[in-house]
Amino acid sequence: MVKEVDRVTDAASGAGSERPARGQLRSALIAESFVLLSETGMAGFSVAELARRLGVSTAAPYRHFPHRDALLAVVAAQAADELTRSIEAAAQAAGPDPIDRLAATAGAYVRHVSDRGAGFDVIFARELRPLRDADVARAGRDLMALLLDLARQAGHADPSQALLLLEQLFVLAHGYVTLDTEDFLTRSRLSPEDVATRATRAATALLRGNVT
Amino acid sequence: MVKEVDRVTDAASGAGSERPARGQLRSALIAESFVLLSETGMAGFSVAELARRLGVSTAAPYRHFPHRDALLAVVAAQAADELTRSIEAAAQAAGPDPIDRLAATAGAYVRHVSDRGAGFDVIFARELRPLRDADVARAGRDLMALLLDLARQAGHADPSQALLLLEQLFVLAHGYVTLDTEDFLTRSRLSPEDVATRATRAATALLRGNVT
DNA sequence: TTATAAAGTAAGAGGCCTCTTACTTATGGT
DNA sequence: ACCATAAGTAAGAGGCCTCTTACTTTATAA
Repeated sequence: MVKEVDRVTDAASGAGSERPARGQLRSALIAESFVLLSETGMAGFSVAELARRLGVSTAAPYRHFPHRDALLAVVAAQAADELTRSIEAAAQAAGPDPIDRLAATAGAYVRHVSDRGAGFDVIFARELRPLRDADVARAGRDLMALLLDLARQAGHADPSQALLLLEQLFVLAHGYVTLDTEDFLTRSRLSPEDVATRATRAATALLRGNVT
Repeated sequence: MVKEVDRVTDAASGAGSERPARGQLRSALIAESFVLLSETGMAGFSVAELARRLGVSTAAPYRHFPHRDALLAVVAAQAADELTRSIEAAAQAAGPDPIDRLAATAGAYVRHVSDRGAGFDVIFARELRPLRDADVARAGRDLMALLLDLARQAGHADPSQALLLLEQLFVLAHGYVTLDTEDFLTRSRLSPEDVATRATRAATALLRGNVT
């Protein structure tokens, strides 16, 4: 009979996989992409699976994105932006010691990616390279400027040396994320907070070792 | 008549290695797996592609392995064994300083995986867990004993602390490998030697920072 | 109220994969 | 020389994927 009652008219209901209201599929796809990525990584990402989780047909996503990679590119741009903000905030929140600040940026990277599922692997994925737009590039430049400045404050005035330091730092951070999502660090995945803590500690050691 | 000439030409024009002599397919599959893994990583690994490269039908591999994962499991066991040997040799070859020796083990991991394509991701792949045999377990135990001993010599007597140190070290090493194979460190992949050098330098810094 | 455009669906083509079945071919022991 | 057997092949079932086409539903503005 009357079933208009179950029209919830939700604006931004829980990030869960409830079927989005008509017209809200585009943003729901992006949101669910983060969930799927955090569960399976890039390997398990598929538009069909996304559609299934949102309770729409597998053709529906193609009303909003011309192809799979176009969706992933939007996700990558948003991930780059989020990450930049998280890292900036962490640098601000950390104490004044430049080493602490840099270590906090690595920890923030790990915490954020562990939580959201999209890190360097998505942002710089090979197949997305042709689609990479100004958003990602700008977020990348902003982030790099911030990090180089922090490295300079930590005593690495030479930019090429600073770049190597940052490389070490984010290789370490990325390593923590990937090995954690593959259950290599422990029997099951650590919480984002726990893996971030380990990464921050390691980053601090790495930075101290470099200063000498 | 002309047939034999055709066959030779066809085999030689195959995109991959030379077609193995009859009866040599099993070992050829294993060898080619390392090549394929080093080119594409686990994501691009497929039995069909292997068969194509070796110029045999896609059914042929199933004469030698009951299923894809059984082949991968053999590759993983061999990779674990090779890696253990490489790392042991590097520890021997390095100078007497325990920090140098530990850093050399991380560098050896990176060099070897960068060259051969099979590292922790293959050895500890989730889907291979049910098939993991005694070989991998033994190689893993031997390696861990060696590393713990090196860590003890480097001043980390407490085994649980030593484990954390080793975790940091191999997370860093694994990070270098994965980010290099995804062309993140530079525009194109570094040579195994170059990426190993960078990793060794980073490992040394990490270890120095921990000792303090 | 109704026309229109946007949003979603059903069905399917075509790709690549794993693995099976039934067949053919080559080799080595007798 | 023969033939049992191991090794390889052709063909295809069945799965999951991306993306297309033609259709239906729904919201909204005239």
